[in-house]
Amino acid sequence: MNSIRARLPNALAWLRDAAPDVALLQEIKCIDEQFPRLEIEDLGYNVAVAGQKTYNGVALLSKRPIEVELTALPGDADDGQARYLEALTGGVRVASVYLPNGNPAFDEDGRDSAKYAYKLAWMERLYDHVRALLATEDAFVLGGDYNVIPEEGDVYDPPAWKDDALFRPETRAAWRKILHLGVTDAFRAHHREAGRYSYWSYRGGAWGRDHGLRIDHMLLSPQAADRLHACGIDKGPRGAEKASDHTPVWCELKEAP
DNA sequence: ATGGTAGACCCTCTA
Repeated sequence: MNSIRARLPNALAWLRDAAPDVALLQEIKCIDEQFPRLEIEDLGYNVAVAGQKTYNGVALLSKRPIEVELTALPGDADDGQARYLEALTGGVRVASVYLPNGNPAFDEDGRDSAKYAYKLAWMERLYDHVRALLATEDAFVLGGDYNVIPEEGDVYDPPAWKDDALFRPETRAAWRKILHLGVTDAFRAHHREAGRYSYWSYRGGAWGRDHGLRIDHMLLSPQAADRLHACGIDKGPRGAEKASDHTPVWCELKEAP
C-alpha cells in the first residue's frame, strides 16, 4: 500500500473493480485504530489488522468470516515489527506477508548489515513456519511483499542489482530453500516469461521505463496449488494517480473437491 | 554505497 490512509481511494477503487474474495495488504503504515475499517467494510469485507505506527503493518480482508490465527511470525518474541498476519477464511489458511527489505545489505566494513541479518533471520523463521504449516496438510496461501527477486528474469537490470538485499545470492538461496519445502510460487506455476513485474520504484521514472521488479509473491501449499486455476499481475493500479509503488498480484483457486 | 521520490512525522527514517 505504502500507507493505506494515503492510498484509500486507490484501494477502494481496486477492491470494487477486482472484487477479490480475499485481499492481503502490506505496508499500511498505521496502527489498528487508524485503519479505514468502515470504508472497507462498506464494500462487504471483514477486516483483520496487525498494525504499527509509521512503518510496516499488514491487513487481511475477506468477504467471508475471518478467524485470526497469528498476528506475528513465530520464532522471535522480541521482534516488534508488524509483518505477518495469518487467518482462516473461506476454508483456506491465508497470510499477509511483509518480508523485511534488508537494504542497505552491507555496512562500512563490507559485512552484512544489521538490517540484512534481520532479513535473513526472518526468512529462516518463515522457513520453519512454512514447514510446520505443511505438516497440517491445509490448503494455504501466503501472499505479500517478499522483497525477494527470485531470478534474473524478475529484474530489469540484474547486474545492477547483484549486491542489493532483494537480489543477493544469499536472499535467493533462502527463497529457494523455502520453495524446496514443497510450496509453489503461484505466478511461476502459470507464467515462464521474463519481465513481469509487480513493483516499480518512484525514483528515476522507473514506471515509465518499465524498470521493475517481481517481488510480490504467493506461496501455495500442495493442497492449494492443486486448486490453482489462474494467477496474474494487475498492472492497472500502478498507472493511476497517487499510485502505490507496488501493483496487485492475484490468484484464483477452484472450489475444494 | 549513492541517488532518485514518496510517506510519516517532527526532521530523519524507511523503502
